[in-house]
Amino acid sequence: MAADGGSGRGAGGITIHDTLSGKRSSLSGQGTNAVSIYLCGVTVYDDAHIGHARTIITFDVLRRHLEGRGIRATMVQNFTDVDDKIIARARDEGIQASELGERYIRRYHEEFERLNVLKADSYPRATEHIPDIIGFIGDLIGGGAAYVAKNGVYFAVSEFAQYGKLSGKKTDQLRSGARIEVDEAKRDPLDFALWKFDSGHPSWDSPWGAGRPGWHIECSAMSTKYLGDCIDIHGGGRDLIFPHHENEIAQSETRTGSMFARIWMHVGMVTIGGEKMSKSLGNIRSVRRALEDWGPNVIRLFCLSGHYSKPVDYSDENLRESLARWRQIEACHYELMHAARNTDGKNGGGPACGANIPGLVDAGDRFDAALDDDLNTHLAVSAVMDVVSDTNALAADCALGPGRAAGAGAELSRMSRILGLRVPNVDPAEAAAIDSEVEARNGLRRQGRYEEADAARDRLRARHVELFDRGDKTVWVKREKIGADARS
RNA sequence: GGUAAGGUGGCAGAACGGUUAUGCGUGGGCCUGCAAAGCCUAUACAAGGGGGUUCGACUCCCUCUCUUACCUCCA
Repeated sequence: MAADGGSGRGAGGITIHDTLSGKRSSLSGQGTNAVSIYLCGVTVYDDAHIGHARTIITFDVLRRHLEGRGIRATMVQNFTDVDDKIIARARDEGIQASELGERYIRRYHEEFERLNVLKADSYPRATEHIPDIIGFIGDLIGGGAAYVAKNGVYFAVSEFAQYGKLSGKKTDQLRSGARIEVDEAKRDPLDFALWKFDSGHPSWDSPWGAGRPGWHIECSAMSTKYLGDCIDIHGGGRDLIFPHHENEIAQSETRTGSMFARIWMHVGMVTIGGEKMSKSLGNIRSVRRALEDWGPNVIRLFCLSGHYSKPVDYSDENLRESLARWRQIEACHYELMHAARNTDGKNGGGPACGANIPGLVDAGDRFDAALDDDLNTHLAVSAVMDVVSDTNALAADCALGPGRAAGAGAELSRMSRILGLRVPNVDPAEAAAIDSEVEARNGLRRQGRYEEADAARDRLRARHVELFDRGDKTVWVKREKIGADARS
């Protein structure tokens, strides 16, 4: 069946770049209102870093946008909890591999909840799907595409004629490269392990001998179990294209004889000074640390600042730009809040109609269109900033009344929800306390007691409350605490 | 060496065969009791080099060059 006739961009059509075909592929062109997504998650032997966060936040926004368009997205994200590095690290710490995995899974959930990432529908773990994995391997052996050797069960790459189609590599080129460690028992240096024989811990019985699964097989087995033989979108970082995703295709398509994923979506690397963040370079920035330094909203804006497929540099300058944006969005949120309760109608009231903010409807449309167009988050953020700066400008002119505020507020919160941005709540008691201090200060100002009024302003500022004086009225903003702000 | 993705103003970054976003930074001005926020304005008509197609290219084609990633575990 031909994917599309080339139009592919009708009203409401969402397109995503597919690594395999090298082209945009239409999602809603398939006439579907439900989409399945499988995202390769993390190996749980250490804390998650910003690179993981970028991939996961990208898919989080994709999912929120699909749902905003009325498309139900089912998302499955795995945890790789059996692996050589996990075993080595657990041995170093003198604990069980399962205990180590448990710890980092718990920490993962804490951190990504703070990043306001929606929960996946399920988080399958390799160790909880050993029977599925064994069944999958059994099918491959039965079909003649896998064989038992001295050290394990291997997939025979020669049995899958299309091997290399995702990464654009040719098998003979890969063989001539021959950097792969030579296992004499393998028929072909390209063959990869489905099952590794090992009687140590952890290990499971299998028809071929005790051991543990190889890395690639878990994703094939688990995605098939939860999402079926063919998933709509399979994603991960660009560094997974080869060999991980290439091998998944080989396993899955050999088993079923049909297409494994309609769209392969890959997220670019996060770099430090232009180099990939990686263990070996020792330039890892953990999510935990980034949350302390910048908080969830700035991290999200940073991760969404460029196109997802391109690299993005984790530099102070880039983070500061995201921070500046966040401060404007935050201020806008409070302007709208104050305007909404300002019911005397003096400040430019009017009906609750979005058109009252110049360009508001247009900005909403541009926001949606940008995300439809291969998830162009940069342009989507620009549309948000247009609404924010228009709103803030009207507020500064005392022209933002309750009607306009309601229109802009609804649109801004819709867009914020899709991007996963969230102004921290201020509890009503604190808000009331701030109101009365602000009122007291304005009393002092009216009497010309400016030194006392400035002292009151300083006291509020120490609690991260900033004031904007508008004639006889004052708007206050409770600033999110950003660690990096403290160190100039 | 092979494969892939890229080279746009001080920085970040889009779109588009003709009209060059937007944000940040920086300078100047306005507003303010002073600030903050906001506004105006300047920096800015920028596209790695060279060919080609075209009436016209940042945008399409070729070539060279440079960068990054992958080819071993990696989001």
